[in-house]
Amino acid sequence: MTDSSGASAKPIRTALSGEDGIDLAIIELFFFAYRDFTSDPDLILAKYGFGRAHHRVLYFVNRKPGLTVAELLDVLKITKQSLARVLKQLIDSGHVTQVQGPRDRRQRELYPTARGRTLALALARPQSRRIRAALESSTTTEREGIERFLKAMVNPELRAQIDNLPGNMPGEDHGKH
Amino acid sequence: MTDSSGASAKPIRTALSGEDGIDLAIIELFFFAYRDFTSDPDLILAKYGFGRAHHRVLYFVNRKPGLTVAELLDVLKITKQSLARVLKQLIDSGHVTQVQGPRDRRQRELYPTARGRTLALALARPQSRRIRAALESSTTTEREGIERFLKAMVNPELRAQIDNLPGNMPGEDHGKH
DNA sequence: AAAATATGTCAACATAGCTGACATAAATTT
DNA sequence: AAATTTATGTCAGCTATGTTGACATATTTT
Repeated sequence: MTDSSGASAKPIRTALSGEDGIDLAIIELFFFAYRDFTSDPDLILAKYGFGRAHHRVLYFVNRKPGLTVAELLDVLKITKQSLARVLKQLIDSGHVTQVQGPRDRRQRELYPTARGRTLALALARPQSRRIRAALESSTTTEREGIERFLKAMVNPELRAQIDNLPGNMPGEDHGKH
Repeated sequence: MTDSSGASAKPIRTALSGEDGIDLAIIELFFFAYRDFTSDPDLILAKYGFGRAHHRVLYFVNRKPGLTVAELLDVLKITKQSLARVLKQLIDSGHVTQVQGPRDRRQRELYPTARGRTLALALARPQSRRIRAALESSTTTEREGIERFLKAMVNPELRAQIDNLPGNMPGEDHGKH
């Protein structure tokens, strides 16, 4: 009986740890760090009946005012039906406005309202505070190392999306070779 | 008419950017980096009909074999009802086994099976590969800076959870003051 | 005039979280 | 010994956020 179907099987009692050449330290730090990083804005969003989906939309609309629905779908990597729901709520609540595209009148340019800008800032503030605290004892060089690392964790094809946001330097590779 | 009810409002055309003293660079790098970091295992999990929830359970069961249901709930910060579903599937598929607790027979100790260990490794491999590539041109000091940063991003109360995992140094604070 | 594009919308579905209520067995306290 | 607390499981129903597929509309491009 090799028991391929499931049921019970011998328990492995040894812990998975670094020996397998796997960087568990950073894998789990990333998990915990991201979880807490998102928990700050979650508390604020709950007051508005919003979730993380709303946060992401609001963030990018503020970060690149006037982006079209198609562009937004491209950054978020979700379907238009998913976006439709949260976007409608953000428009109805007066956080985002649509403006007909000037060249192509089929396009809807998305802009934050004053209210939307205020909320976006309120959401970013605790995250930024957490980052500042975490970098407190870091040198400028260390900060550069952290930024380079995070950027290198992103799929190369998608790095352009980051560079295309206002105020970001286009692709400095920082590679040493 | 102050239009507190929503409808339309003046669009803000200026982009949200660093001036507000907010660290947008790292906020968005973190978002994109984590998104791509989780996309690697997602592809593998899909083949088994599993999702991220299964991944997290499988990960920690492998990382700390013999942990109880209560301990697992504590790391994952979800409800037992949420856990029940995914755990049942992992047990039925023969990736995880339960063993009655030796001291307290109410407790169920959770262990990976050989199959569960194999899958956990398969999931960790691409993530570790991505990390290795991202650290490729980093010095040991830079890596330390990155680890310290990620750890500092975690809520202090929860840092103990990380330290309690096998092979992790207990709370080196690394602070300079 | 026809085709392609940008967007919206309807309907149905899946996953993974949640709350609340109740059940059971085992351990602990009184 | 009885009562209580604890560890876990389970039923039922709800919500948020994602998915697919099909179809509608206005507009631009060919």
